[in-house]
Amino acid sequence: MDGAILDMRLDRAYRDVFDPQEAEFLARIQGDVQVLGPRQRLVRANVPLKQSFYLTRGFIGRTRVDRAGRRQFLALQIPGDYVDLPAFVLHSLDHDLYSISEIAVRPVQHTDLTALRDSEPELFQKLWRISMIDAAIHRYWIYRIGRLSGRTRIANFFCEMLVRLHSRGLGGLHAFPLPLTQTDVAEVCGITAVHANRLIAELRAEGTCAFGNGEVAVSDPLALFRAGQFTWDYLYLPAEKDAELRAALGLGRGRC
Amino acid sequence: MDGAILDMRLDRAYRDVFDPQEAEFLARIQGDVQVLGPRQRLVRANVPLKQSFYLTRGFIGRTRVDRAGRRQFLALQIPGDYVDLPAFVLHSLDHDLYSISEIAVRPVQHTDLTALRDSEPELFQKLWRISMIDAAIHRYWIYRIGRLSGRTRIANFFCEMLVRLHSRGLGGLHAFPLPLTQTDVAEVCGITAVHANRLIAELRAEGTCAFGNGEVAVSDPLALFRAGQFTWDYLYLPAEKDAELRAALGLGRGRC
DNA sequence: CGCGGCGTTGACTCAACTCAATATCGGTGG
DNA sequence: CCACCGATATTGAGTTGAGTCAACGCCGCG
Repeated sequence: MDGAILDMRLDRAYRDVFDPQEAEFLARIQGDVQVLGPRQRLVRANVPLKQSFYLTRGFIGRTRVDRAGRRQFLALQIPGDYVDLPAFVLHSLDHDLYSISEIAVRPVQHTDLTALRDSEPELFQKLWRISMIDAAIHRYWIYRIGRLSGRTRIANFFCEMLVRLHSRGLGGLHAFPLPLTQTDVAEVCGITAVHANRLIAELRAEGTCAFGNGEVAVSDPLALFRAGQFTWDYLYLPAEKDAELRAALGLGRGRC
Repeated sequence: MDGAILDMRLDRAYRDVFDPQEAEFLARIQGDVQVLGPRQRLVRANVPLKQSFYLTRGFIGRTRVDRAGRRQFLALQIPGDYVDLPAFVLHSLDHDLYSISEIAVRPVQHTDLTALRDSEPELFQKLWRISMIDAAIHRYWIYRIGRLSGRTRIANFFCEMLVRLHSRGLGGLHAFPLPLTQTDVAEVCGITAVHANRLIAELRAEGTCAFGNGEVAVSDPLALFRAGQFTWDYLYLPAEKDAELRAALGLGRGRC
């Protein structure tokens, strides 16, 4: 059953990026689905890798730990992400990958990617592009943590998840899944868990959004975007997705 | 004269990444050197781009500005960096590029990169790799800003610059060029300029490092690394460069 | 000479951290 | 069925790192 759902997702997620033939090509080099429980290490730093993954279900986090053992999330991957394309060109990673919820992944052998490089250069370049969008998200996280206040950071992060999930058809504008703990959110936003708890309570009290039970509820998405000072230019959504989102939010041509 | 120096740098910087033939290939598609004064915008966000740049001299910063006009540096590019490979696959950028010091760049037409994709797939993949090392640096910046204290952040940032410049032969272990103002450092580290000033003064007072006049002086590099809780695993130095650095620092096989 | 950019310092405020206790809840074993 | 546990969420009180506002010094440059 899993397989069927997941392939649908593949199609939907990238319909605008890959043409059907390319999607077929990619699906063919993906191995069988592997399921992993929550909070498991998927990839360990500094270990040579021979495969990358396509994430079909669940969330994966990239993390780095400081000397005192405090953890920072470096990125969050959602279903439909090609996790770990970096590993293909870098050979090993400098950080760990952990499942957050239960996940399902499909491995992609690096040798197959190399073959694809030579036979389908254009498709190969599209994979590069995907990895560069991840890099753009990294840069935005730097901005978020470096310049926004705690409250704004959290709201902003929720906005990113809303848009990314929505653009894959994995969440609505008024509610979307986010299987993280408050501690995880804190480690994404670079604040302490206690402080995150208070800020999340604030956001809930003022009706901006409610986070709990692995889900975010948003009564007024636009208000959330305002609270988070959010714009999604850095996500490089395909034009149609962008227009669709703007329309759904009741936005015109102007900036958010 | 510029030309001669710059080509030498090209050779030195990537001797271990590109073989002579590849370096020749890359040099051939680079256009003539263009010089730009300090504090100029090189690339503006959201404008379609037809070329990327190879940076031969000076520093370039990627920046994003918040609603209140406060700026955050997202990345810093040093001589020998291929700036803006992201632009090749993303077509336009979500942030601005500014020269910091006076810079010299050599443009690379995207059409030439596309041609290279089809004729030299292996070399093409190496360019991808370079862009993924930049992404690894992004991730480390997230960690730095998210988890380290102000003081540690600044020391850590100096460490990164030391290692990156040293590995290109552009700086020593006890002194290296860093043509930034204190305000720039603050905007890299996600703190205010006033606070950065105090922390830099602290680091100077305790003899960890002295920053001024576009240069960082370091009496004891290892002490600086300790103060910054720095490791350079994320820079993916070629094995020889890594060994060379460890030897110069008097480190054995173990971790920093 | 005066201006502007940069660095420095002081005094005050506040956001965020720390430490600690308590609450909630699903699961588990007796 | 209930006691207990671990993980997560919540709250309080006190501390501190970092921000804010403002003034001043330095210096290169027109």
